[in-house]
Parts: sequence; structure tokens; C-alpha cells
Amino acid sequence: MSNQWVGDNLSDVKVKNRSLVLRLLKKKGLLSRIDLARITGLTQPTITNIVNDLLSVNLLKEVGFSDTRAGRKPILLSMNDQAFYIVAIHFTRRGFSIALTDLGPNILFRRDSHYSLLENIDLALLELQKEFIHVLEYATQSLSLILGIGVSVPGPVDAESCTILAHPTFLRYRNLDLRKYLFEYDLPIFMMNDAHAACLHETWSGQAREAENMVYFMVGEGVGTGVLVEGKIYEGVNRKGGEIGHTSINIFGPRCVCGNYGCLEMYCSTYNVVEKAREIAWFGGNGYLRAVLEKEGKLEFHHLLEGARNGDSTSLQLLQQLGQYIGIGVVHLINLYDPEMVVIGGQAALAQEFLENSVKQVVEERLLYREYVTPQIHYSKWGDEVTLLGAATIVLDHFIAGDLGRF
Amino acid sequence: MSNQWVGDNLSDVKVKNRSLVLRLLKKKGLLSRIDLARITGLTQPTITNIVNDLLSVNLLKEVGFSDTRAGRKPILLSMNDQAFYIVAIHFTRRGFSIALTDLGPNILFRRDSHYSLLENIDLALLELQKEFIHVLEYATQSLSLILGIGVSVPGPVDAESCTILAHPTFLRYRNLDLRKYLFEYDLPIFMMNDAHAACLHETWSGQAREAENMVYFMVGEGVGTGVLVEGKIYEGVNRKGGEIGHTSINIFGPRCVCGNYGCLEMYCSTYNVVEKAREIAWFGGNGYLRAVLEKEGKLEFHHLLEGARNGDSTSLQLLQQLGQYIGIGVVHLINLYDPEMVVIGGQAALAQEFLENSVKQVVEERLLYREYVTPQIHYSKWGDEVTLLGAATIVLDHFIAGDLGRF
DNA sequence: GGTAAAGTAAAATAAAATTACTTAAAGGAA
DNA sequence: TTCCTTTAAGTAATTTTATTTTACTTTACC
Repeated sequence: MSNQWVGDNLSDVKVKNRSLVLRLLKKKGLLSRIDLARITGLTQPTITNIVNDLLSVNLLKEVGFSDTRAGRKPILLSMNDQAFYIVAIHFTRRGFSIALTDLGPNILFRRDSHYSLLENIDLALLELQKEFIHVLEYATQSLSLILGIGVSVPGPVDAESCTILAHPTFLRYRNLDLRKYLFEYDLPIFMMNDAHAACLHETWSGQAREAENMVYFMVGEGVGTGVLVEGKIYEGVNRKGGEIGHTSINIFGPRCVCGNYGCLEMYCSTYNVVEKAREIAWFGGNGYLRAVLEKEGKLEFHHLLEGARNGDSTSLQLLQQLGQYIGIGVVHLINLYDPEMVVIGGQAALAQEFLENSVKQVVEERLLYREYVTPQIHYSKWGDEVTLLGAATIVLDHFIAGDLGRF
Repeated sequence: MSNQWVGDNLSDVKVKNRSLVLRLLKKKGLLSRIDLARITGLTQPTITNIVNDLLSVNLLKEVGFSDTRAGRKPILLSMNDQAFYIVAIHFTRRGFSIALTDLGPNILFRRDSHYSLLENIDLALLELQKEFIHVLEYATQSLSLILGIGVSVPGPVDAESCTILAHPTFLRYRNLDLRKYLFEYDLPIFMMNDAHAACLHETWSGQAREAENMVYFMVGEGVGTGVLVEGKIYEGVNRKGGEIGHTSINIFGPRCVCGNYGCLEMYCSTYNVVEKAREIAWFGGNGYLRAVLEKEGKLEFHHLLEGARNGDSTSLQLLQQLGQYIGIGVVHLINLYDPEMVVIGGQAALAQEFLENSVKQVVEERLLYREYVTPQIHYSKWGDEVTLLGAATIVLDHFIAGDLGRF
């Protein structure tokens, strides 16, 4: 949290304008100097100066010309994604991934591990340290070009102390300080809850590129949200906001592990539909799901997807019901945050074709201000990689904001 | 919504720094030049310049000296609340108020009307126009010092077109353009939902002065919230956010007028407790409430308060139950927004002594991240005037931000 | 060659920072 | 009490720096 009482000076203006130009080029792609001048309201000479500076540090490149009716053709500029590198780390409930990315972010090199092979979190983190070294070795030619380490975690973090406060897979552990394992080269570490990180990635590289105010609704085994307010992720004072999964939608319902009753997450998660599917498979006779369970010895979310694709009505119904609960979540999010758009992500987004109608219907019937506007509802096109890319995007976001002092 | 793609220049810096100094002096009260320099990180000469400029337009005043151990005594500065005036208008469910205020904001002159005297909204607005002229006549010596008109409404507004989109008392009416009635002197008009306006006032002049991130939970006949994010009210893209009153806390409950089921507002409002009280009074035998109902011919929220003060256990129980529902709302707000503090306002705040324990207990039991931090819960000390003062504060906020081009 | 548009060089402008100074008060010594 | 030293606030003049203004060059279509 930057201090709100600090005044501006001229170099702040410089950094902000450079940041603005970079942000524009990253978000909108190819633009000429004159485009930049027109969009920003800055004068052409100023833009020329800024562009020259950024070209000289290799952050921009000139890539051909634009077609115009008459006059000199504008030189198109684009951000040079290869100018710097980022280390991205993503913890899931089952393992972690670590990668080297460029500013795309595109993954250049990646290593994955699974906790199942490991006895406890200490071993997992030692493993992480090893893989981190591998990544650094891969990048050995360009270590000074690594901007920092971005980490996304499915749980609460303390970004200031680089600490994972709690992790759903290692419930007994508290306050894991990552600096102990990632101290090489003194790279800055940025951490975020994975839903927030995925949201950030969706706004830089996904369907929400145009949005300055949006809500990302991640529905997987758990539920999480990321909220973008005026182009910035709103995490809350202690970075523990956006927990719509633990608001009651049924105060007379069963108690949730969090202490609250009938939390949204208890109804609206892939964990919940899969549990229901298992129940039906066991007790519900001879359907498709029973067959899967008997053949595979287990039942997972992708089986429901396959079932729905093969016309199994139980699978379809379960996904539609999930859609209704997602719809309720979406209604709440819109009533609360009034965003430009909602992006639904996580495993549930893979089932878009089966649940989008249910979502839409619930929203159309229950949204408070539906007579004025209903925000668009998009489904993330990013698969599992979104949280790893999100981790990289945390660093990208700081870089482009000028926080890393690189321009 | 200001355009996020516009670049900064030097005069922006000037306005921002002047704005910062004014904001500091308004929020923190008395400060010396050296204090300002230290807090803002600006140099002493820069602060001197800014202060001189603001003194010369009469926006600041020097008010005595500060006590220090040694050396020259710092001259204490303070904002001059009498430098400009504001017209504040507040619509309630039952009438409207219009006032002239200074920058305190303190009410200098006030007129009130009740819809009950009027047949429809057109007549009410003609009445408003008349009262507006009265206010202008009162301010006739200093018309050029009026910064603008702030309007707070218990319902959705379109601030850009100065339109009340809907009003709970005039349900048939839509899209009331206030410019038709307030065109004299071409004063700028700023509108907001009343909960947001009250929140703003609480952050400028109430218990949330120190907070940059807070949630104001207004519980009256309806429920509304105002959310402050990094010192700015977050209203959402269409200024229709913060509607926690219309999130379901019981999706299997009865349908709400909004289309949703079991909305928080159906449980957590003074309207709801009073209804319950009426039911008990009618059907529940011979208690205190029955006596009130028979004697007064009606039963209102203040009767419950009086009942509780006089030791009536039914009144007390009802208020405690309201406290539990408020607690649920507070849990949701904290889980969602992770604020520094929650301020509870509206009629319910008057019952603080009877419901605060219930609120606290629910929060302590159900909050997701209670093991890390629990934000403080405050109760508004402002009475009914908060929304009228809030209306003035909308203009004050724009003024201090430098939006009105007055410095 | 005329014209339209992109892009740049040099001077002007405006804001804050730096430097060196003045003003003011507290506290101790004569 | 008076004078002197120390501490700190506040300011004037100058410098620095980022943008703007103005005038110019470059480029390409017609």
C-alpha cells in the first residue's frame, strides 16, 4: 500500500507517462507515436522523447508501418516482450509449478512437482528451491534481466513478508516464509492469492483487456474472486478480500469450515457437483456415472464433462445446477461490484457450453438493476495455465507501473 | 470516470499537490508548513509556495502556533471552511431537505418538505425548485462562492445526466432529470446514492477519517453500503454497486421485490424488526409493545428503542436479532472488501447499545480470517443529518480533489 | 510539385528541488 | 535582566527537469 500522503514531483510525472505508454502498447498492441499522442493527450515531442527512451532500453520495437490515406506513414510500435524475464511460481492444491517467462508472459521453461511425492511442506519447499535453481541455470545468460519472482497461492498470503499464511493442502502449517527458499540473486518476490493473480492475467492478456472494472469469478474445487477497480486489483487492506465463497447463501444451512453457515462455496464448486455425482453413482442405479465409477474406480469433474458431451442427462443436470449456483454468485458479484464485465474462470469455465444458459437465466431473473444494464459474462479461454501466467503477470503489472525502477 | 489513458503534465502535479495539502489539512486539522513538508515528502519551499497560494485565495488561515521544545514556533495552518459554500439536497423516502453549507460542511440555512403534502413527484420537484431559489436568496451576497449542488438519493442515479433513475416513494416514475429544476446560475450538480454519500461524509468528518479503505453499512428501512477504496468511493461502473441488501442470505427463502430470493434486506432492516414487533404486539398477548400499539395507534422503530431502554425483553430480543443479521452483513462485507473498519450507520446505529454485542459475537464466530485480523466496528455518531451532510460532502470531495478548477 | 501527415530539434515554460539565507524562540551564562 | 548560542521554521534566488510551443524536416500519396 503506497502512502497516500506523498506528493508528486517531476520525475513521478516522467515515470507515470512512460508507464502509460508501455501500458497502452501492451494492452492495445500496435500503435504509432501519433496514436499515442492523440490517446494520451501528450504532445508529439513528449511522446517522441518517451518512445526514444524506451527504444534505447530495448523495451519497444518498431515493427513496420500503418496504412494511411495520405502523408508520411506512421511507424508502428510494439512492446518488446523479450526485453526482460520473470520467474513465475504457482502453488495448487496438488503441487507447484515454476517457470521462466518473458513479458508476454509466455512460458520459456517450466518445471512441475507434485506434493504426492513429498511428505510435508518443508520437503516441498526444498524441492521448490531446487527447481528455482534449475530455472536460474536455464536463464544464466540473462540473470540481470529477470525482473522478479511472482507467486500465486490458493489461500491467504502476506505479500510484505513473502509469507504463505495458510495452504489448503498443508492445513497444519502456518506462515511459510518463501524468502528462505528463493533468496538467490535477491530478486524481489511478489505474492498474491491465485484468484487475484488469475484476474490480473485476464485483464492483461485475456477477455478483460478493455475493462478497467471487472470481476473474475474462479469456480474450481473452491471459489475465489479477483476484483479489478480502475485498472488495479483490489485485494483489500490485508489482501484478504474478494472471498465471496464464504458469504452465506443459506444462513439456515450447514456450518462451513470457516464458521459461517451455508457458504456459497458449499454449493458452488466443482468439488460439490462431483460429490453429488458420486452419490448418484453409488445410490442412483445404473446410469453413465455408475459405469464410469465402476470402470475407473473414481469420478472426477472431467467425467461429468464427458458425460454431458455424450448426452448423459444426469451429468448435464448436475452441470446445469452448478450453472444456477454460479448464476447466484454472479448476481451477488454484480450487485456488489457493478463491474463492466464478469469473467468466469477455473475448472467450471471448461463446462461453459453446458452451464452458460443456466447462469444467464438466473442473472436475468434476479439481478437488481437488470432493467438498466446487465454486464457481459465471459468465460475464460485460459486453461490451467492461467494461475501460473497470473503469477508472472503480478511482476509484469508492477514492472509496467514503474514500481521496479527499470525506466 | 476520468479517462485512464490521459497522461500527466506539470499543471496536474501542481493541482495534485495543492489538493494533497488541502486534503491533509481538512482531515488532520492543524498542521504547520514543516509538518506538511515532512508528511508529503515535498520540500519546504514547495510547501511554502503552495501554502501562500492557498492563503492568497483565502482557502487557508494561520491560527496560532504550535508548542515545540526549542527554536522558532511552527505556524499552525487550517482550512478556512468559510471560503466557499455548497448547496446540499437530500431526498428521503418521506420528503426532501435542501441546505446551504460551508466547507465544514456545516448547515447555514435549511428548508425541509414532506411528500405527504404533495400529490406526485412533479409537484415535489416544483417545491424543490422553490426552496432552491430560497436558498440562493439566502446566499445572495456570495453566489459566486457556491461551488455546486450535491444531491443524495435513496436509490439509483445517473450522475452524468443528473437523473434520479428510481425512487422508493415514487415507484411509477423513472428518469427524473433534476437539471430542469436546478438550472439557476448553472451550478454543477453532483449526485450519489445516499449510502455512498453518507459513507463519504463518514470518511471526511466521521469516525473513518483515518481510513483509506472502509465500508459503511447503512441499516435503516432499507439496507445500503458505501465502499471506500484507497480514499475514493467505489460506486461501480454504472454507480450501482454496493447493493449487499440484495444478495441472498437464504436462497430457499421468499422472493424479494428485486427478483432474488431471501435477500439480506428482507431480514436485516428496521422495517423488518418493526413488522415483527407489530406481529408480536397483535398476536402475542399483553406486553409492552401491545400497550404502545394501543396507546399510539402505531408502532415504530423508536418505540422498540424505548422499550429496550425500559427493560422490555421482547424489544430487546428483537433488537438483538437485528444485531445478528447486521453481524451477518458485516461478516459478508469484511470477507468481500477486507476493509480497515466497518462503520454501521442508519437508524440501526441508534440502537448500538442493544445490538453491538450480537453483532460482535456473530462476527467473531463466522468471519473467515478472524485468526489474522478483525477490523474494528464503529457506529455512526451522526444522526439523520448524515445524508444531507453527505450530499454536501460530495461537492466538498470534488472540490478538494481539484475537479472544480478552483485552485 | 503540391499536399497531408508523421516525426524531431530547439527554445520556452512551469513545476519542484537545491542552496543559502532570514526569522524566531528556548535556554543558559554573565 | 541581557546577551549569546542552539535549534528549528520559513523564504528568496537559483537550478534542475519534464512538458509544451514553435518551427522545422521527413515521407509518401496524388
